[in-house]
Amino acid sequence: MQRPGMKEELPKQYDHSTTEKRWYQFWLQKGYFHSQPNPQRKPYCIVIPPPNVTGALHLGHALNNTLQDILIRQKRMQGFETLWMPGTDHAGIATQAVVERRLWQEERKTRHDLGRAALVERIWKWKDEYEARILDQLKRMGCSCDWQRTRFTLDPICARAVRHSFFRLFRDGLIYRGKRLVNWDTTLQTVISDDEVFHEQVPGHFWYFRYPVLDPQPGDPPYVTVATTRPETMLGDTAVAVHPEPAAALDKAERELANRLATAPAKERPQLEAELAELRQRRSSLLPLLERLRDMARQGRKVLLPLLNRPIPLICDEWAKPEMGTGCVKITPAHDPNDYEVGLRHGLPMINILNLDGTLNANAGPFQGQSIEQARRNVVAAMEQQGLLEKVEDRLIDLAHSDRSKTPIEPMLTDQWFIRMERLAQMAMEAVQDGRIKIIPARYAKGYLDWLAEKRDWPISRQLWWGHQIPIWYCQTASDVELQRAFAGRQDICWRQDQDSGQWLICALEEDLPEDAIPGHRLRREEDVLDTWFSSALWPHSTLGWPDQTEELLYYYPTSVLVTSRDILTLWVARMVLMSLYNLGQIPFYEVYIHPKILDAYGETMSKSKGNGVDPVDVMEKFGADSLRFGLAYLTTETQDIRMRVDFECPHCGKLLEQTLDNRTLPRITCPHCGKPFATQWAEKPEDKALPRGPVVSERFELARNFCNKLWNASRFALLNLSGYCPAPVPDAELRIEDRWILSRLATVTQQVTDALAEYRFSEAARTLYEFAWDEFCSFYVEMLKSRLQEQGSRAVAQRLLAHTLDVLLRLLHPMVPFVTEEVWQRLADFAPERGIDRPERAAESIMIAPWPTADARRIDPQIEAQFARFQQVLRAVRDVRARQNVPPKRKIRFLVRCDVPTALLLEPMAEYFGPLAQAEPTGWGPDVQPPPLVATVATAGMEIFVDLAGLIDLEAEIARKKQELAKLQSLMEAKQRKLADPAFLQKAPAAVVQQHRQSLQSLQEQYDALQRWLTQHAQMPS
RNA sequence: GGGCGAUUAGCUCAGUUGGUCAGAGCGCCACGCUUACAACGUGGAGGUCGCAGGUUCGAUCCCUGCAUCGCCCACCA
Repeated sequence: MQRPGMKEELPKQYDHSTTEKRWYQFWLQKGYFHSQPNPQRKPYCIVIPPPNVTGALHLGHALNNTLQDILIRQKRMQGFETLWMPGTDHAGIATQAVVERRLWQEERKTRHDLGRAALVERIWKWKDEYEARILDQLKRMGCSCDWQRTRFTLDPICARAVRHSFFRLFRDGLIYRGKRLVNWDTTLQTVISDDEVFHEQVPGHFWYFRYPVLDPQPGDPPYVTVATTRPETMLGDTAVAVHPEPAAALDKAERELANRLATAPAKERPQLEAELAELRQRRSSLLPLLERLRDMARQGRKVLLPLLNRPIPLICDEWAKPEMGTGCVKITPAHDPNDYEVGLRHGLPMINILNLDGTLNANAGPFQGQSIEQARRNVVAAMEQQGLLEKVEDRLIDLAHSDRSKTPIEPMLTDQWFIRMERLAQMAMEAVQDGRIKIIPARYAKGYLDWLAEKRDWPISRQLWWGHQIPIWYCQTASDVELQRAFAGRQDICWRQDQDSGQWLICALEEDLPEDAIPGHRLRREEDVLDTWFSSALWPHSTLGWPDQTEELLYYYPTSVLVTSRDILTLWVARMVLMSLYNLGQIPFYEVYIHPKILDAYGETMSKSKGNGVDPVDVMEKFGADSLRFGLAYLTTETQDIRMRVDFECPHCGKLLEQTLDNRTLPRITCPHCGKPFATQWAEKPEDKALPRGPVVSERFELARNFCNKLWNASRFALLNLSGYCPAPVPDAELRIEDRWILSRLATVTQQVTDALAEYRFSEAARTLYEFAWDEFCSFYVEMLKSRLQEQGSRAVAQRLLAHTLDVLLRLLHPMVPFVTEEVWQRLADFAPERGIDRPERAAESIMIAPWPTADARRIDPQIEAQFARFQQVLRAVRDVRARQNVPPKRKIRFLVRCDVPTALLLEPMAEYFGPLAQAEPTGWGPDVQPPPLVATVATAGMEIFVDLAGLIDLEAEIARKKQELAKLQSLMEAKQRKLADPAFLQKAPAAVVQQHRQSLQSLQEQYDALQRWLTQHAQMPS
C-alpha cells in the first residue's frame, strides 16, 4: 500500500481529525501489529487485561491501554518481536446483570420468563455490540494490538483451556463440592465471592429478644435475653451461646482495655475510660447471670425459641463475648458466618429459612412466603405482642451489599464448588517472594502476599447462565463398576463420590457427556457456571493456545509484563500466577506494573454507574488521541492517583460546565451559558435522546494538546526549510557550539527517556521530552537555526542537523504520540528521505518500525552544556531588562558583559544570536569593558551585564528595584557567612560542600558589589 | 482494628542517595499577532514544601508523634 495522501499545505494548527484514522489504517494494512514467533529476535509480549464487555471503556481503561501501547511500541522499535494480545472478558455476573436489568426495564421480563438459552443469546448480542465498541475505542487510541489474535474469555480457545484446567484440578483433588455458608445475592440469585461484597453503614436497629427458659429451676432467670440486628433470623436459631468462662473473659477484656488506655494519646482517653467504666459496671451487674447461664448450659438446659416454640439448647462457646451485647448470643448457623462456625463446633442443626429469591421458606413456619423485610416487621411485632421484646436501640449497621446488584447480602447455606488454595497459594507466594515475579511499585507485593497467605478456598461456582458451565455430571444410581465399564479406557473422564450426597461427580475433559452415557442410568449436568476469574486466571496461557504446546506458547511465554491497576491485584493477578504455576509450572509474567487510578474531582474512582466516567472517545474528539495518550502518560507518576476535574462541554455554545455530584446523573442539562439543553449518557426518554449529546471532557488534556501543536509547528518550520536538503555526514569540525549543545542534550535525553520507560516512569519520560522539545529544541535550537538556514554557506549543514534532531526527537516521542509523529515522519521523508549526521541512512517507511534511538555517549558534553547555560543567562538578563524597562519590542538595545576571558571567548561566537532572540546587540565583553553612564545592570555569578538604556530608563523605578535586590542579597550573604563561620560546619561537612558555599558567597559578594557600584553611580545622576 | 498512600504557589501536581532546586502547567499581571506556533512569545507577582518534636554541621527530603484526606483488608450478636 502506498502512503496515504496528505494535503500539501501545512495547517498552522495540528488537526488530529484528519490524520489519525488514515495512519491507523496504514499501520493495519502494513501488518505492523501482527507478530509471529521469530527465533531471530527476542520476544516481548503483553496480554491485555481483557476489558469487561459490560460496557464501553472509560478513562481508566484508556490509561491502562495507553501505557501498554507505549511499552509495546517502544519495544517494537527496539527490535523485539512484539506481541500485544488483545481481547475481552465475558464478566459473568456483571454482564448478565446488565442484560437482565435491561430486560426488566424494557419488557418487564425476568430471566426465567426467557429461559436459559434465550437469555444467553441476548447476552451474546450485548457482547457483540460492546466488544465491537471496545475494540473500536482501543483502535482510536492507536493501540497496536495484534488484532488477528483477538480473544474472548468464552470463545472456543479459552473454553478449551478452562475445561482442561478444571479437569486437572478435579482429577488432582483440588476441586471439591461442599455445603458452605456463602454470600447470597437475592436479586441476582447467585453466590458472590467476598471480593464482590462491599460494606456500607446503614441506619438500623438493635432488637433485644427474650427467650423463655424451659423448666426453670429456683434461681434461674425466667428468660435469656439476646440482641440482634436481623430479627427474622431467629426463626433459624438452633442454640443460644454463653461464654464458658465469663469472669476470665471479662478480666481479659478489662486488661486489654487498661493496656490500651496506658498507651493511648490524650485525645482518646476519655472514650477509653468510659468504656472501661462501663465494662466494670457490666461485670458487677451481669457476671452472676452469665455464670448461672454457663452452668445451665453445662447441665444441658434449654430455652424455648418463641414463635416457633422450638426448644433449643444453651451452649458454651467462646464466640459469646461477655463484654458485648447482652453477653448471650443467638446462634443461627445457616445464616451467619460466625454462627456457622459455632454450629460446626457443637454439631447443631443448620436450619435454612430462606428461598433463593430471598423469601422465607417452610422452616419459617407462619412467616413462610414473606419477604425478609415483611418477616422482620412481623417477627418484631409478634415478639412484642408476646411481651418478649425487651427494648429496641437505634444503631448504625455495617451491612454487606452485593457489588453487582447493590442489594444486601444474605449469608446462606448452599452447595458450592471450591478450589483448595493451600498448595496453590503457597506456590504463588513463593514466586513473588523469591523474585521470579517482580511487582512494581514494590509496596504492592505486601497486599498480594497477605491475601494469599490466608489461603482461603476459592468458591468457583456461580448460579448464573452466562459463563463456562461446570463440566460435571451427576449420577446418583450407578455403581463404581458400571462407571468403570462405561468409561473404560477413557483418559478424558474421571469421577469421584460426593461426600455429602453420595452421588457420583463425573468430570469430562473436552466432550460433553450425554444423559445416557452410563447405560441404564441418567446423568444430570451441573447447571452452575464458573466464576469469571476462573477463565481470567488462565488468560496469559489460554490466549496463547494452552493446553497445546503451540509455537506461540513456547515462544512468548512467560509474557513480559502485566499492566494493571491495584484493585485486581489479588482477584486476578494472584490467580493468574497460581493457575499458571499449576498448569504449566511456569510464571505467567516476569513483571507486574501497577499504575495509578483515575479519580474525579472529588477523589472518587470513575465508574459508569456513578456517572463520573469519561468516554475516551469524547476526549479524543476534542483533543486528539495523541493528546489523550500524552496527557495520561504525563500524569502517570509512581505514587499519586490521577485526580481529574471533568466538565460537560455544551454542544451548542462549546462552553464548559463543571461536572458535580448533583448534575452528573442527570439525563439532560441546560447550559447555563446559552440556555439550551443537551443530553448526557443517562438520557433514556426519547425527548432527551433527541437532544445533542454533551461530551464529557477534562481540561487536563490541554497541556498535551498544546504540546502536540508545538511539535507540529516546529516540524512545520523544519519542513518549510528543508528544500534542497542533501544528506551527508557532518564532521565534528563543522559543528557550532549550539550544535554540540543540542546533540549533547539529545543524547542525554535519549538515555533518560530509555531508562525511564524501562522502569515504568512514564511521567518522567513524558516530562523529559516535553521540556526538551519545547524549552530547548523549539525555544533555542530552532531559533538559532533560522539565520543559518537563510545563508547559503551555512544552510546545508543546518538542514542536516535540523533533520537529524527532529528525526530522533520524533522517534523518542512516537510511543507516546504515535499519530502526529507518523504524520511528520512521512512528510519529512518527502524532503529528507535519508537522515543522520554520522552516516546518513534511509529512514524507515513508517516511524512505527524505525529503530529506537540509542544515546551516543560521545556526544554528551557537560562542558558545552555549562557554557551554553552561560549564554542563556546573558540572554535572559537582557530580556529581563527589556521587559522591566518597557523597551518597545522593535527598539534595539546594546549591552556589555563584564566577565573573565574564558567566558568572553564562549560568548563571542554567540554574538549574532542576541539580535534575533532579544533584539539586542552586544558591544563588548571581557574584564575591562567600560559601561556607559546610564545602564541597567544584571549581576549573575561571574558576570555583570550592562544594558545601555540612555533615554529609556525609568531611573527611579530601577533604583527602587535595585535597593530591594540589595537587601535580598544581603540576607542571603549573612546566612551564608554565618554558616561559613560555624566551626561545626567547617569541620564536619565534606570539603566540596564547604568549597561550594565559599564560591557561592563570593559570587553573591560580587553581585552585591556590582549593585552597590551602580547605585552610587546613578544616585547622583539627574533622572 | 490492620495495612498502604497523600498533605509543596489560587488550582492540578512534579521533585530530592539530606547541602543554590523550591519547580511545571493552568490561572493572574505587563508587553507583544517578530516570516513554525496567540493552542504562541518575553518578562513578572505568588510558597517559613500540613503541624510539633528528634537525628544531623545542615531537613521540604530521614525518624517519631499529631492533624486532615483517600484507598485496601478484616470485623462488630
